[in-house]
Amino acid sequence: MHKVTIGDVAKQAEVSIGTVSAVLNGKNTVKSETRKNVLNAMKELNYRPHGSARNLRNADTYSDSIGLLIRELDNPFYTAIALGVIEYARSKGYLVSIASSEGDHTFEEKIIKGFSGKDIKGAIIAPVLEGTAEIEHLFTLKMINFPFVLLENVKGIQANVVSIDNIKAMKEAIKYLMNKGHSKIVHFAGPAHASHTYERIDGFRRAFSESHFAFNNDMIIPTGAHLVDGYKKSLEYFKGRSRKEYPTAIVCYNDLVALGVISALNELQIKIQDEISIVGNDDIPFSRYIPVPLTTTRAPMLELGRKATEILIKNIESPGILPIENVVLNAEFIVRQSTKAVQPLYTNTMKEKHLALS
Amino acid sequence: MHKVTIGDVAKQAEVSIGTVSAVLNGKNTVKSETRKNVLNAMKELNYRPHGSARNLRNADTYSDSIGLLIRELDNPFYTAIALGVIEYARSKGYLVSIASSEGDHTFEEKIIKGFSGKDIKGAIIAPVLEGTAEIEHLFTLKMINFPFVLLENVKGIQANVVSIDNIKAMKEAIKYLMNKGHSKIVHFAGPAHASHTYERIDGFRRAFSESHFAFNNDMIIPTGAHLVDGYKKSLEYFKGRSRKEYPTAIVCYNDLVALGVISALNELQIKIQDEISIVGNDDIPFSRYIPVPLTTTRAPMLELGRKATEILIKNIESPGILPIENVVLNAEFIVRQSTKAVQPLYTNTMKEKHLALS
DNA sequence: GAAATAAATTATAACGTTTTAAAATAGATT
DNA sequence: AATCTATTTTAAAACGTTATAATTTATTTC
Repeated sequence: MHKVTIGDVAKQAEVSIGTVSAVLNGKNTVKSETRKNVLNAMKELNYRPHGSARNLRNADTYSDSIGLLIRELDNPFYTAIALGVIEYARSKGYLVSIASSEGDHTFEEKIIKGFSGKDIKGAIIAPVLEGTAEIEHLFTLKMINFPFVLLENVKGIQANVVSIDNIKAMKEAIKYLMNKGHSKIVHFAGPAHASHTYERIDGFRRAFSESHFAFNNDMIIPTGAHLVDGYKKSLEYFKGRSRKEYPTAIVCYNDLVALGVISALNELQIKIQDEISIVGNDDIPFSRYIPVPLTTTRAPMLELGRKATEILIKNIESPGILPIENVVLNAEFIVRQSTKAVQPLYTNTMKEKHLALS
Repeated sequence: MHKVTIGDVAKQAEVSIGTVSAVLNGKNTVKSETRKNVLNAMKELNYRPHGSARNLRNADTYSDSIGLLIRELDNPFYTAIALGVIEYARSKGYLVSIASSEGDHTFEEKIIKGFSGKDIKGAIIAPVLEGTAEIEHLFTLKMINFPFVLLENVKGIQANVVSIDNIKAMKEAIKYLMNKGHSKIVHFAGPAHASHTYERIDGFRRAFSESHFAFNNDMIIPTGAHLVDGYKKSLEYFKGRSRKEYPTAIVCYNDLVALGVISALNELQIKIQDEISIVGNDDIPFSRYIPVPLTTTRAPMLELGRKATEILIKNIESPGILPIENVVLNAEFIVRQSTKAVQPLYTNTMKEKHLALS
């Protein structure tokens, strides 16, 4: 059962290949009767033109496309980046083709290989980190001079990277909490396959090592990247603890997890803000619209998408190979209502004094 | 400045085209010294293989892909559908290439045209409705027997459609509210470019015409599809009204809008449930995790994505043209805490009696 | 150091399409 | 009915690649 080609249609309709092609391309040089015959033949044979063959012949018929490979489709962090990519790409006349690896390394590899076969001019990639990162497919891209930009650093490969300074952002968040009197802080950490996870843990540690509080491994609680992860982990975490053992603040991997934690705390009747402060990361759109708006770290996601696209398109359109760029964007700490200073039990009077003075 | 081809590389490296191709494909038949020369030549010329040409030559090297065209990337409704598509496609060995029209008809057209040039085997499309729908591009797809499945009905075209019975779902929601004593119900309606908008309005109307309450155009309040839309429209809506004029229930276009409404009501200190009942549509993951979990209509989004993909792949793999399918999935009404029966002022005693009887 | 074998390279056909210039057909004009 | 013009159709080249079979070059074996 071989693929039906334009030649088969021509034979069936008893015309030449050229005529079929003319019909296919809506040329007005073909007699309406022949057109009808050709159209019929196409239907009968269920003929589907070979996209690559067309594309090979007339290169500049379609808009150019770039690829965007993200890790999770149902994470507003990535869709916001995608929006930035689409916006900028569009302004330069490019379409965007999005794929999601859903955290699966093998799948990621297939997708990246696929880019080459699809007339995609370059790609923006949020890579999945797999143990001792097998990054062979990225090397393949380099060999064929396929332009790409990574959304996080990958050890062992020299490439364009646009990323967020997660360490700094996390440090700032923790220090803010410490200044508000928090010391019993825990971190509901992200998934193993993302570099953000390690960077945020790192920031957490560093904030402690630069303070007079001691860091301790129990403060890091592996959780995940999704709402349910935060929700489930919270139920589990608080089940085994008495109120005295509660942390005064939970800093979450991202806003999604924070939202899940908040939901669980509501259920457990633990008061956000008064009993426990919650901090997120990313500042997804939801976070400011919940009843106790979330204190979080705003990752400039649109900007990240735009910048990555800018670099990518510059590389696509350059005749020569450009020097590698490494752009680090800063997050902004946004204080909303989910955090509050710790009330030291013994200082009701002190506090009043303090207020009187200020 | 012509495109550099494998021939240019061959010339530069002083070898034959075949050798360059061998290097490109990682064949082990080439001496390591020649390989090095070829690699150098590729770098110097910034040679990038022509994807379509490769693809034309060896058709089955890469995984097949299907396209998914959605309307809004930052809407969990669509990303949930996408997840269903990805899951099913993957199980059949297909990759998914997602694009978003962001509600722009011209953009949509470009994307669809792009599918043909990208060796994409078929597509699932949530079309943008534009006035008197110019659906020429869909006809073009039909001409070339390009398999596709629509996610909503489009007037004037015969095609595979997998959709949700929005009218029925909406009717059920309104009737539920009426049974709970609500009659002052308003609908915060969706954007002009989506058929869901009209279907849901229709369901709203029908529920009224089948009841003893009178429908009235003021009940339909054009709002949008996003969180901010619901938020802003609520502020505006309630600003001009006294408490007596408040509706007893707001039924929203989707959960996103409902979440925005809830946020605004919180701000305005209007009590969800006690003062005003809120109903969403879609049941996105967030909706059950908010402090007053949302009563909504659960659209089977994963199922929708899976089913559409199943039909699509069947069509892609069929040698002949298959009969058109039209699948309508039912939504499920989910009662959570954002709705409550209206307490008739004059019936405190009646109610007690009633309770006593039951 | 010639013959036999192994390794590396090359020339060429093919993939399915569009475009061009040339050929065939139809229609008009005398 | 022959010529001229306008309309349709066609044959063949090209797009950039890979695979195959044939050729050249290098290495081994006696």
